[in-house]
Amino acid sequence: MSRKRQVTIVDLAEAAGVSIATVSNVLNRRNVPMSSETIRKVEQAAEQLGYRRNVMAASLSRKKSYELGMLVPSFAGHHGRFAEEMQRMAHTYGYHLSVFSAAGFDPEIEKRHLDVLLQRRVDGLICHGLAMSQEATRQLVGVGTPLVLFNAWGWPTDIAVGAVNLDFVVGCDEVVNHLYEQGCRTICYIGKSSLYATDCQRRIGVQNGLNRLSEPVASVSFDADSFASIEELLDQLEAFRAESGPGLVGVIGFDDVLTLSFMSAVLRRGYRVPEEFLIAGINNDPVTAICHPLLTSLALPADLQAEFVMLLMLQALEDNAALSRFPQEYLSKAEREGHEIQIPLQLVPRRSTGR
Amino acid sequence: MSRKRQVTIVDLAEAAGVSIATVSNVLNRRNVPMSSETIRKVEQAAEQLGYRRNVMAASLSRKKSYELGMLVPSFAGHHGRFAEEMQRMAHTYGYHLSVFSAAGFDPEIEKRHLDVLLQRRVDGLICHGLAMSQEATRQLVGVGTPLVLFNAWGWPTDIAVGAVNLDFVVGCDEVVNHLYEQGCRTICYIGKSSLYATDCQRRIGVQNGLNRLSEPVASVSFDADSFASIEELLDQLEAFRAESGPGLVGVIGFDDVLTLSFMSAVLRRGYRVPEEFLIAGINNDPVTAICHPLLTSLALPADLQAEFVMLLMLQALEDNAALSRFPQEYLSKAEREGHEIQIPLQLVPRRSTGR
DNA sequence: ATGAAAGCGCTAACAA
DNA sequence: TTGTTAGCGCTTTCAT
Repeated sequence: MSRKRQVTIVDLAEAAGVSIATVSNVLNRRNVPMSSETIRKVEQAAEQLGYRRNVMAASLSRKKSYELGMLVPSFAGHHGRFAEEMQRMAHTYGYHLSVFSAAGFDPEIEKRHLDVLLQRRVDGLICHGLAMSQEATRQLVGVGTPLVLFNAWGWPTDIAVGAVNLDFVVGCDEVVNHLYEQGCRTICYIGKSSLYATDCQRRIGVQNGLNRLSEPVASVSFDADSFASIEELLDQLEAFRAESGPGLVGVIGFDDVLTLSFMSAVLRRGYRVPEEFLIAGINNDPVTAICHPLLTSLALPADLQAEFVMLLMLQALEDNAALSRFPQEYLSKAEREGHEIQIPLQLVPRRSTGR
Repeated sequence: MSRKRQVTIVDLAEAAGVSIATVSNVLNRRNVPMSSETIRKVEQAAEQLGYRRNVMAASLSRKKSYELGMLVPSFAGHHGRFAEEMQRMAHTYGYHLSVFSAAGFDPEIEKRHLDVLLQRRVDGLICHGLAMSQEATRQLVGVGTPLVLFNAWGWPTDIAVGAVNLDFVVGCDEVVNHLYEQGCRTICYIGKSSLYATDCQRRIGVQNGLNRLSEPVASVSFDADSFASIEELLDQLEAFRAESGPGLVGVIGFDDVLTLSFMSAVLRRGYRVPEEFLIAGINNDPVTAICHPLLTSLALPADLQAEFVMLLMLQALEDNAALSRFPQEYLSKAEREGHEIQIPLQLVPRRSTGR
């Protein structure tokens, strides 16, 4: 708060020669009748004195803050983009969104941020699948502040009003199919066990994809976290390939960064991409566009996801005014899918998996 | 704000059989004498009823919010890391930091966020070198909320209490020197005119470095933004090289991503790195560690920068309690450098510029 | 069409 | 050691 005394509605009332109630009415454009003369006087006073509403006082009185709080595991990569999208979305529907990074998946920091947000009496909370124990979360959020989750799989529905999840299952399924269609008869998934929940989704998708293939293929999966270097992982893949016979090898990596480092290793070892190895990542990170060959990837539509998170939140907030501005198609999709909404991913084929 | 009525200190007072003033005293651990019995009763009541302080009410009454606001051009890359560091720093010194992305350098969004933050009566503002006009900024911030800038060069001192800038000038100077020592006799800088202010700093640094070399070298600079593709830029560089004679070519790119795409182009054209081209980026982005060859880069110490931003802020806030916890060395550096503090960058030599 | 007044939940003198 | 009370700046009901 600034040292200098701030201008209040009392000052405006004085300057305009009206009561504070009138000032409040004018400033909030409430639908009570008032003379245009009064409106002019008040607005002029506000302009001249440089009035700026104190939202703390307003929220306190109104018992609604029009502020939302959000927790992401980090500002890097997709989460950062998603957070930006959410801020834009929130603004569009009359809210303001404060974002906090839980610095990795640290439950301590997570708890602290949640606590502070609740102390600030945010109207709603938006969280990634939390690192905290469910018990702690339930207790923390139990007061009645609506919680919308994103990328949270298998969370009890009593704790959150809903979840909006990227559909890695269908996405990875499609990637497998794409690799198959490009001729791969050996398919490999490189996962990351340290990011368990999201890694699981990918694995399921890959498995589904493999099951649905018209002709069976050889398949393996590795956990990048259990190798000291990407080279060692490649050794293993080479060994597997030696057994399973020749033919094109298709590889799906946990995310674009991991995949890129794998692709570098492959190229360094003299293989050609996509003539021998076909490689696809996930995230559609900017790096996919600057590497060589350009990397096929799965795009995560942050804007769509943000849209549905906002939708669920407004429903929980019973903000019908805002809700009425949502396109009908979104409302029906939400209606159809219930408390867990799937956001379809988009395959972006590039040079690394052929043409 | 949640539907259900929240627990207030009135409830606690009732439950513990004391006055609200006493409750307030206990909860804020003020240094007024009180019986341990009272303390116990109040704390127990708070625990049982699940009390959570309403910081809006507290801030309103106290006329200080212990909240800081921050504006970054984006959550991606260095700014995201810096924002995380700032959130940690703020917490360490008893504040809470809300970060907003101005989505590129959009002055409109920037103004909106600033406005909201001021309406929230944040105690202080932390901003990147702003996109808004100085006039608009002056008017907006003129109310008395301290503003600390980061990566802002040449801003009038009446508007902000200070600036904490990454020292690209000295950093690029060092990179030039490094390339020279590794044997380069042709040196090229690839800039990005769309990010004018920070591009300028780099150019100055490169020039300084060139001037200080014991033996003159051939040098050029390009603006990546004025080429349709990185290939075309490389054409130009090849042409320049043809004129200036043979020898090792050293290249400094605006940031790691741009530099990486350049390096890919160079390799694709059959040159060897670092045997013919020595290449260095800026940012020490994670990609530097997964590309091939590993990319030399300039690390930007986000933690150090955050430390000094916080220092300047606490000074402006006259928060001597917090200030007293700062290490002496930081205080003296701040004292020495005045209202504009330079954060030294760190050269991280990797394979792309030799061994 | 405008105003008086009672809160919102908490802090900080000051009194007891 | 504890309690009373007057705000903080704004919203909102109810009179006028």
